[in-house]
Amino acid sequence: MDKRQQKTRLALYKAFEQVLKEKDYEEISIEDILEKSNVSRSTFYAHFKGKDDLRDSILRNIFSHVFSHSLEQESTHDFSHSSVLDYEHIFTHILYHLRDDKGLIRVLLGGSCRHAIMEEMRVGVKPLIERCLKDGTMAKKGVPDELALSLATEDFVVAVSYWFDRGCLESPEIMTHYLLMASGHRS
Amino acid sequence: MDKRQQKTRLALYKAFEQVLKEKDYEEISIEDILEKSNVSRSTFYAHFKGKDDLRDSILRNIFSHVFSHSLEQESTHDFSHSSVLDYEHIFTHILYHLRDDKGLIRVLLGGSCRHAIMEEMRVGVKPLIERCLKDGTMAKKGVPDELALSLATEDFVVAVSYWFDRGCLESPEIMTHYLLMASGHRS
DNA sequence: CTTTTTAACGAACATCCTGTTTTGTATTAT
DNA sequence: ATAATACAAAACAGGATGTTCGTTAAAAAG
Repeated sequence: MDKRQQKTRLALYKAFEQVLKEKDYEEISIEDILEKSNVSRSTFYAHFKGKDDLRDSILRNIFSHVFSHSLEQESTHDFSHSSVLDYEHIFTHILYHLRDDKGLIRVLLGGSCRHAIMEEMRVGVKPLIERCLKDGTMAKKGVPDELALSLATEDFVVAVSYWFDRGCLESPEIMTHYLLMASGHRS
Repeated sequence: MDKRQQKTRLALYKAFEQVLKEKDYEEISIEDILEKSNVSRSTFYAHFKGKDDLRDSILRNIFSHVFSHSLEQESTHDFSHSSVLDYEHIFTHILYHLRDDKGLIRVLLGGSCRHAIMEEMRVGVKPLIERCLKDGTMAKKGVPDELALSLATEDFVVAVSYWFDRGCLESPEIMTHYLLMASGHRS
């Protein structure tokens, strides 16, 4: 890929993140981003469709790291022998990664990007939750499978949200424990 | 209150709901609402701060009926003898009310008002959930109280969302059953 | 019933933001 | 070295927002 493109993309990412610490997402104009990034208007629209597109690109960037890594762990394992411990490690691992991005994620969760970032988390974690439900690591008994999946996925998102809202005080291990408890793990 | 004010408020409500069935919330301009309602621009801003304000006003209107009624039931009961059945009836009752508003709620849940309406539901149902957790009708064991409250509240919202997404096929009674199952009810 | 208060109209207005286009320049890949 | 392409700068049309003001109509107060 052209070096110039990489440069402007990075400049836009960094500028966006920087402005996000000053204003809420809704109040940010494209002008603000152009100023901080020294990218021209026309160039911006050559890269992104608009503000939301830039936001989504950044979100995908964050979570592709986090969740793709967890999927690697999955695929290098033989899941016919999957145990609760495997999932404990995977979830804990994800939480460590999330905590590393603390600054940005926290800002996003606090402002009007909240819904967008939560949705991205849902999409990322859903496949993993689905496995947990299928092999019994998690269980929502007495409800339809699809509802159980939505509920357990939301448990994860709510737990992470709770965690960040109070500054990631608890350890990832504890949060994983909470999560498995909430989602009907029978130990 | 002045009859003229009531008239314009109602006209704006109805126009907004009507336009909402044609366009997604984000795409609606204030112009659209003014046209359908035959209300002048200046009058609109005399009543509401903007589009979001109008939306929130309508949402509060919907849910104040639904949840205030459930609270009446609460207060006319002596809750020192509260039983699971009480809550079952209250939740079922709420779901019946929600289903009656089907058209509008469904539209709102489908478009970009989704987050706003879900938030309004959270606020409305939280006090009730809190009671359920305190007296043992619901239980999320092994997690901090505040997290348990968030989780159980979200269970309700997710369940309702699931319900409406597929056209309210299940009966309110069944949905209440699912809800109590998901939130750790021990029968 | 009359007077006074108040709400609504409608038109104009400044302002801001968006997304597109064009031309010239500089950098990159071949 | 040459051709391709990414960028900057500036201008542009279009649309939406929120405010203001003079006028008219309706409701409340007496």
